[in-house]
Amino acid sequence: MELAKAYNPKEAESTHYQRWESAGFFAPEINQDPDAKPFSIVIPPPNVTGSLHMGHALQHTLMDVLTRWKRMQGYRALFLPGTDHAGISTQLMVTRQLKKDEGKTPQQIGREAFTAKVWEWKEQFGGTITNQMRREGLSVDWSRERFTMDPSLSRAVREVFVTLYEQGFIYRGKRIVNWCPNDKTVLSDLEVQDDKKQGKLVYLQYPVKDSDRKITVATTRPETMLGDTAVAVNPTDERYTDLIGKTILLPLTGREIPIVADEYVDAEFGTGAVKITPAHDPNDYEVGQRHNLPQIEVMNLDATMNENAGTEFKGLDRFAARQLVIEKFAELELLEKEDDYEVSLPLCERCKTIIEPMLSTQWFVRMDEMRDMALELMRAEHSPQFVPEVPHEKIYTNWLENLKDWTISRQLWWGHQIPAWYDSEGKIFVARSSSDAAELAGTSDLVQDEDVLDTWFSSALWAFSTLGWTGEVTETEELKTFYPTSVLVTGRDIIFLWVSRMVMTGLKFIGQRPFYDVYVTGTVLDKNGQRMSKTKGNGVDPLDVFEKYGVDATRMYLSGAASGIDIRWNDAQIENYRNFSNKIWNASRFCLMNSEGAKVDPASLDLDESDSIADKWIVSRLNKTAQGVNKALEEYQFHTAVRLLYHFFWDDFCDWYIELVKDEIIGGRPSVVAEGEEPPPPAPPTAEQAAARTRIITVLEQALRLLHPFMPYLTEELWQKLPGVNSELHNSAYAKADNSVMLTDFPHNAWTDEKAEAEMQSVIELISRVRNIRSELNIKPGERVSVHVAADAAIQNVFRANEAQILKLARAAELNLSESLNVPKASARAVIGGAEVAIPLEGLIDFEKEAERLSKETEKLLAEKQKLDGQLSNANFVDRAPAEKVQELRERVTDIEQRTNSLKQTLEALK
RNA sequence: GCCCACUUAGCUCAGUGGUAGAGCACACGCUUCACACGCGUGGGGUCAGAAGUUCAAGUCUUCUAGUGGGCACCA
Repeated sequence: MELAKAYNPKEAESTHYQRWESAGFFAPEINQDPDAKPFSIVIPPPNVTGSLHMGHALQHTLMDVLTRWKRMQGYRALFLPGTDHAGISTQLMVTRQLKKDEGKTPQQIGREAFTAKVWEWKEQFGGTITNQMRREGLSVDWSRERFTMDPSLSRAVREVFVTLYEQGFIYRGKRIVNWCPNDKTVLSDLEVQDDKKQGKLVYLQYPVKDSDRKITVATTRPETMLGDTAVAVNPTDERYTDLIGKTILLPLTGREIPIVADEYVDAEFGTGAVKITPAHDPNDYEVGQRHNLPQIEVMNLDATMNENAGTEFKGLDRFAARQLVIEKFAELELLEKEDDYEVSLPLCERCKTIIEPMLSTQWFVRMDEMRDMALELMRAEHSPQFVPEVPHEKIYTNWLENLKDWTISRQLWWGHQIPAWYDSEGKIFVARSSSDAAELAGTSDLVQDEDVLDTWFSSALWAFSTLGWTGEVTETEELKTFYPTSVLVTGRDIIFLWVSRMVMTGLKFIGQRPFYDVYVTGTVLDKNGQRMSKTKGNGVDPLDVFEKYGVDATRMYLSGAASGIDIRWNDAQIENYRNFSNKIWNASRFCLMNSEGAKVDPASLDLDESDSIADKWIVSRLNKTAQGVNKALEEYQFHTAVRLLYHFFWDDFCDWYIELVKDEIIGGRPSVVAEGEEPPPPAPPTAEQAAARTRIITVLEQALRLLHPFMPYLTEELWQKLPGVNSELHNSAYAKADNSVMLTDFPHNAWTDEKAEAEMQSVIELISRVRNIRSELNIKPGERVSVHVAADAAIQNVFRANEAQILKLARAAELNLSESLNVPKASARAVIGGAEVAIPLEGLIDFEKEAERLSKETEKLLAEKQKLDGQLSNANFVDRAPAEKVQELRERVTDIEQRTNSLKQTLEALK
């Protein structure tokens, strides 16, 4: 069989996925072992109308690597896909489109028509992200795909809401909330981001009633003074003690407000006097509560001023009002000064509008009980296990400890409408359905709450709502098998928004944690270390990368970079894995070109003493690699697994094993024929040759299995081409399934051979030394040298057994093995572990160069010896270090002495 | 303000108290019949700085500097 000369990822990427999916390989049901242990991952559901970014690609790759690996180990593996309705962002997107297409606002077409439009939009574009997930090669079970607004998931949402309400954890109340005047909805604290900006600190003077005195307050939001209902000072602040209890004549409003004393005020900051606006500032709200101050709302929901602000201000935007307040104070000569000041502004995470703190009636969840459950789980069982543990466990714990109530209502139309109904008197009935509510109320003359729930409310239930839990149905086979899930893979930005809330709802409603481990990925940054973002336009589109380098190379790169810290984008590195893909392809191509008489046969790797050193060596290396990969993946050390695979395949298998056995494998094939001449047919392979071909192709097959979780397409493409592959190579759980590398048994053989590895190391070292001498002394590639080696009998035997390979790879004409060297003076020399090497050079090189080379090497060795001598002459070291360590150093010194002596002799001889 | 992480070759990064590593880049050589997306060889390090613990520190502790992140405050 002849393969193309270079790997073309597109071919493989266009065929295998469909077959895997339609053959049912992704569904846990493919596993026929009734005792199989479960392994499950639920995907962090991406926005249904979103598209794939590099952060997804990273997380998805890692989840798929784990799933494919566990599946091959015989676990009943489930990787559950789905999408999130993403309330605000989806509604914004459709609103924008509606404006563009029809020039209308959602309000103009009404709630029903609008939500219908969003569903339409979802049907139209919801496939984008899932198609991209297919392209990534994700082995997710599409038959279990979920959407957060599926009927059963919506039932789960209502059930949780009603239960929490009935138990008193959900309540409705008027509080200061984060209000986005642009999106016209409330936001939770987590959806607000801080931004530092250069602004002004404005000092306003308030006259004290029945006095000449004025009290100066500083503010960054002067317009809120229209809603001031007090001025507060610190009770211990002597500057103001006599004013406490007095009254302020609030300019521009004609209102009289008290001066109150409150610990909240920091006497050191500003003027030590603070204007108090309970309706428009969270801290002032608290102060207001303590002093029974009235709450005067001076703004509308769009952040324009309302009638309470006075006729001059009514209708003005908050920033225009701010300017006008300043002007008016200046006119009244009550404007003391304006200082430049760095203000931190709360911004809406979505639209970047400045958040206005407002008094508003909303729904809240009291988190105390659920928080304590989550903290107790961490305290008692150290769960979930964060990877990396530092710093995430501490951040998670601290956040929980300081958790406040969660604002869950949103003034949107897209989402789960709050299951609360009001009668004509405004009485609230919370129920699972409108008919239940009607029954509760004794009337069907009810109006449902207009608001919907925070998107993260339904996401919080994802780990069990996707497995069939609805509240009515609380025990399903799916839940029993796959809950708790094995691991959650996600980014650090949603540890609070999502991870913690899943833990809390899971404990509360299922009585068990939702997952054992949480693997937190780093952030993918651009090549300058900047966060990738749409607005900056510095994002790298995964699809472009797939197109350019292939999906497998990208997956390999992302896995290889995943050590828990941020990943700075590096094209050169992906190119490297593209090259690696090609290397795998070509190594396979070589094996297949010489596969006549061979077939994949795991028994061919059961070796004994009689087998060659090279064979024992490569199988030992293979098994160690498999063990290392398994261990690395157990510990989520993806980059370690990648490194092991890369070096095993490229260095051990390609650079050495293929080269060592090449002649044996190829033998019998006609050598190059003159142009125009017909090549004679190849001779049929001998039994030994067929065995060698079987062995190399079996090692290759094992390597493809190890690589499969990372490089699914390439490995399947090649595996299918190997002679003799069949379902007998599958893990026994998949014995009856159609052939696929993704169902083979993941290698885990324990057999190793340290002796063979050491012997092979000697051969490699000998060849490398000879090559080094050739290269340093500019010996032409065509020159065949004689290699003389002095060594003990055991090493001689090793070299003798590999003579043909040594001659070929060192480009030598002859190999002379003896107890001691007997070579012309004009020879290049080197010392390797346990052996001396010499190459007679008469007529090949100039001696000056060789002298230089030898001096350089001697210097290197002497520098090392000096260090070692220093250590060994330290009595403390000899006394206290482990005896074997001391012995090791002594041996090393002896070795260096031998080498330097030998090199000195050679140098002398050259003179 | 509090807490955390990071700082290793020109670049991007691994590194488990015991001889400092990879890929790329660089230099030299190679149409060696799987692969130039390749093969061979080589140069390149005060492991941010300082102090400490230890027989021994890139690795553990403390401090300093720089970079990044989280939390709080922000009248």
